[in-house]
Amino acid sequence: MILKSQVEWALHCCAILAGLPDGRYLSTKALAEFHGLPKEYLSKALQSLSQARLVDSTLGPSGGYRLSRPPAEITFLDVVEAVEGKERSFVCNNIRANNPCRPEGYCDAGPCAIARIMWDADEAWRASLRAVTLAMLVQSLEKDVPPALWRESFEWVMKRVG
Amino acid sequence: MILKSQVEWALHCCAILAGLPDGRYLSTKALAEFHGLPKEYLSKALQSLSQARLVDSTLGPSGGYRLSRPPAEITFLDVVEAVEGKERSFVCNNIRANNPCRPEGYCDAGPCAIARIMWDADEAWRASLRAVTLAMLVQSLEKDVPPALWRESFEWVMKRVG
DNA sequence: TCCAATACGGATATCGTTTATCCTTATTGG
DNA sequence: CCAATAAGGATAAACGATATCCGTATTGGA
Ligand code: SF4
Ligand code: SF4
Repeated sequence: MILKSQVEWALHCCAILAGLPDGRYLSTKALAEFHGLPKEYLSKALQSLSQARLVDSTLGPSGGYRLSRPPAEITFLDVVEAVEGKERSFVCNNIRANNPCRPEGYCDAGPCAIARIMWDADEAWRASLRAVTLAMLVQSLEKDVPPALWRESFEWVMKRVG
Repeated sequence: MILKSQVEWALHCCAILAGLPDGRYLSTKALAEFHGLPKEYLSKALQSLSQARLVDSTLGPSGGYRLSRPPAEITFLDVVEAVEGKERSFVCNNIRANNPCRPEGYCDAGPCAIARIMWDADEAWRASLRAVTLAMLVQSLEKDVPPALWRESFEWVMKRVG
């Protein structure tokens, strides 16, 4: 049970987009180059963010992506679910329906204890991700990253914004 | 990011084993038949439980599996990790190492904020699973399952224990 | 007006994991 | 000694993740 690498890519891209000046766009090409990722495939992750309405996009030269809301209003869960899907990690295959002792039509009775417990854990995971916003991420990153690198990265990006 | 169906299988099997009289064994064949699962493949899941020391096994006719500890001392997390592995769901591919602005050797500086946040969520998931024991599962199931089916299933199993 | 750069989406190929089956070996109760 | 079992290796099918390619529509700038 491993998250796709697109999750990491999307989070990194959102961190960059969260640092952009208001209203500016950054292209897939710049994001791919900055992270050393295959442009065409990263594009799929960004399209997922776009379909989830987390980012706006424009076409044409100087086109690209920007966050559709303030970073404080986008959570990790929003991003993760955009690329990974909203399905729960535990899927119930209803194997109790194969119980040789069961009466006919018994298994219509809703999810059992096993499913409920697994889904509770899934919800705990989601709650944890829901509690962190992109604004908080940028704050943390700014503390981690050496000031010189932080500044140079910002300038690198600013040379390429639309 | 979907858990393997072996997780569900293993949990169901543990629920059965938790209801066995002290010291009795139940075979893969019986467990597979009860749940309508392919015997050979279910066997792999049970072997995982065995390697994780959650169950004991014996060979020969009337051989099979039993819990190696009281149900109150085996958690959902034990079972899930036995078949799914202990690796965290978010793997960091260190893409910040590709940052064109980074100084040489920068990325040795440990996990960044993104990884920490994702790993915190993973730990919240594990903590939730760690809080539920097989004893609690059996209690819940006994409430859910109609008494007649519960009794018949128990008798079905008892006809096959070693 | 035209061109180049871009987002978007469909088609396809590659790769690894999950799922599943088969077979051999060692062990053990009857 | 025999039959039933756990254990584990080898292998294949099915599926999803990864990755690339191309065609279309849109748009800013020359
Ligand atoms: S509902 Fe519960 S008992 Fe039924 S198949 Fe799903 S996990 Fe198993
Ligand atoms: S440590 Fe953080 S910044 Fe570096 S690659 Fe992993 S997730 Fe990305």
